[in-house]
Amino acid sequence: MDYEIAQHVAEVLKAVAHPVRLQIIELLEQGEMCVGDLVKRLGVPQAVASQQLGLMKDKQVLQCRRAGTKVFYSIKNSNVIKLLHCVYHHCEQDSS
Amino acid sequence: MDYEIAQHVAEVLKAVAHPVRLQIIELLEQGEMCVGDLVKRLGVPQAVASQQLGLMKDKQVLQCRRAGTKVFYSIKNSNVIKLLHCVYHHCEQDSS
DNA sequence: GTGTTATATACATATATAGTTATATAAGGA
DNA sequence: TCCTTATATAACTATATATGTATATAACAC
Repeated sequence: MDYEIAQHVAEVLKAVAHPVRLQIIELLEQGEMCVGDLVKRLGVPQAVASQQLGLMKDKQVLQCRRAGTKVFYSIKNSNVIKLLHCVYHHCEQDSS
Repeated sequence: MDYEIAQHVAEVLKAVAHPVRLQIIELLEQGEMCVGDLVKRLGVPQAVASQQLGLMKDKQVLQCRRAGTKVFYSIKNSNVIKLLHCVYHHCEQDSS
């Protein structure tokens, strides 16, 4: 793996390596959800949710569509789900 | 997934989300390697390699043993390998 | 002990990320 | 138009991470 590829991989990992972002992805696994509902489920300030959603959208992890005043986010790159399932597995066996 | 678990998962992901660290893990997939050899293969300053190795050791990703003046590092948590294979797969299909 | 090789750490600086508060924008209804 | 709801952005502070240079430590040979 050359350095440039490693950089790209690192970007993908960093895009999800944050507790709120992980929780967002888990919620969106079940399908799209609007920002307001995500905020309620996450229990974080609206600005925090919006910032993290925007970040993951920029990095092509999520996509969104507007419906009236609401914006619905969903997972764009479904491989992140597979990736996270691997991580969950990793953590189950990891008592550290 | 509650916040504390998400924090732990995020820690694991952050531990590998760095180009040099990813390259180190890939090299160590084939077995243990001493710092000097890693430095040669990576083409980074010795201090950089040592810092990244120490970081991953602290986070339980790697382990090391000393043999004389050399220190051999190896992968402690083999799940990171599975994890990275998922990421590689993710990136192959991801043209972003 | 000294010298040499191998590795780790300290320190400084630059950059990135996180979190808070306030404000701006976008869309729809009265 | 004005008001309300929903979401995004800006500005700021705090903290974390990254990188380079220099130095310290550890183990061994002599």
